[in-house]
Amino acid sequence: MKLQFNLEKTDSKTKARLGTITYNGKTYKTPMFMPVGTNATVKTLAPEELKAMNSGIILANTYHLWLRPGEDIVAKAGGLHKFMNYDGPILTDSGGFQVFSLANPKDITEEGVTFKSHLNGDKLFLTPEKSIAIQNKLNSDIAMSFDECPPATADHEYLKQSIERTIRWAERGKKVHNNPNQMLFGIVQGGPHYDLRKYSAEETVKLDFDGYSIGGVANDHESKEDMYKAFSYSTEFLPEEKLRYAMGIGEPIDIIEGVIRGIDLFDCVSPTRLARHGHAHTMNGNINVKNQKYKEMFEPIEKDCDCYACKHYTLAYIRHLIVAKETFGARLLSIHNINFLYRLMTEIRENIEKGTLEEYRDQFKMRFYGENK
RNA sequence: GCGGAAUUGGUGAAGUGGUUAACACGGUAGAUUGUGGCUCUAUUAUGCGUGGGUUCGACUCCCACAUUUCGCC
Repeated sequence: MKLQFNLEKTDSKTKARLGTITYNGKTYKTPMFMPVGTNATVKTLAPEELKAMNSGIILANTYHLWLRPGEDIVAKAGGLHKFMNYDGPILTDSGGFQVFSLANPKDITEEGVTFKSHLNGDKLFLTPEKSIAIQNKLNSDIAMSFDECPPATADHEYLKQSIERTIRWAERGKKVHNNPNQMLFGIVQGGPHYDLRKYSAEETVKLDFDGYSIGGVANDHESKEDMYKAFSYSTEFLPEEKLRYAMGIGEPIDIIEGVIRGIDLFDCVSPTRLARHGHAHTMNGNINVKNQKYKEMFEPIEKDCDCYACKHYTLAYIRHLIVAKETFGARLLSIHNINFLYRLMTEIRENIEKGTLEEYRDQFKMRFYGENK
């Protein structure tokens, strides 16, 4: 049962799109935010808790699952869905990002990448073929091509060579991909450069993937301006009828700006990582729940939020849990933050429907970041 | 009662005459964008038990007192 995407509407004023994903008898709406569950679990949350928030696609990571427990064990379990008890769609990252955060540039060759395991220092070698083979076995619904993920600030010449190699790797991966139920996405790179994004997108599209990712964003202190350029310069050359996915993007304003530039999918560790560090998203900006001023705040994080944490618990209690390093605190904040992004996506979709997305963006910016930001 | 030792921040403590009192934990704030539940950054004692004294200068030396602690009767 391969996931299906249908483009339903394109905004007349912006490049924003409304669409639906059909999967396993259910329909999900795009633009969509996808929480990250690196080790086949969205940290601290049960699948039931995600589903209670009407979750859609969630992520898992090829690199992590390859090292532990190993793709064969997941396959023996009956694939990722059965292994982790999630019957919604699952996307796997190729491991490209992790590998490059652990490898030196000199360890990157045409054949693949040599790097050290973050678990025990073992010398490892990953290739496009290996990444796809692992993802085939994991049996996720959307697999990513194995790409090089250079920083956006890398120089033009390096980026050009890197893109050419990533395209060759995409082709190699596609050649060995053999899971008929699994989509395979190509990845567009090129930093903030128009010519490179155009080249990367056009060459990747020629290989005809099921969808396209925009990579190399939000990874190296790049400016927001450069990030948004990367969005625009990439989507301009991508086919209308296929999904577009901005990898690693999750700051609320970046999601809105991404949608405006024609992106359908976003994933980010931020809601759960921020939660573990005691931060909560609110429509009026992020708050640090650990702050002393919440010590006696016997009110929910957000009064009009319908999440489990806000319906049953107070800031004072959640603050206590976070300060005492109790995992229930991280869990409540994770629920709230993920639900916040789901609420954000709902509002975004409503405003695309109404044709008021840019006004919404301006209002949101004012409310979330304040006038000075 | 006699004798010895000790007393530095919220905590554990370093410092034995010379500018702004080390370090760690904790606290307070901040960072975190295809997740190493990791981590990083800033900040946190106008003062060294109390009161005198010596000295150009004292947490550091001297005296008294207080408190704690150990030993002896």
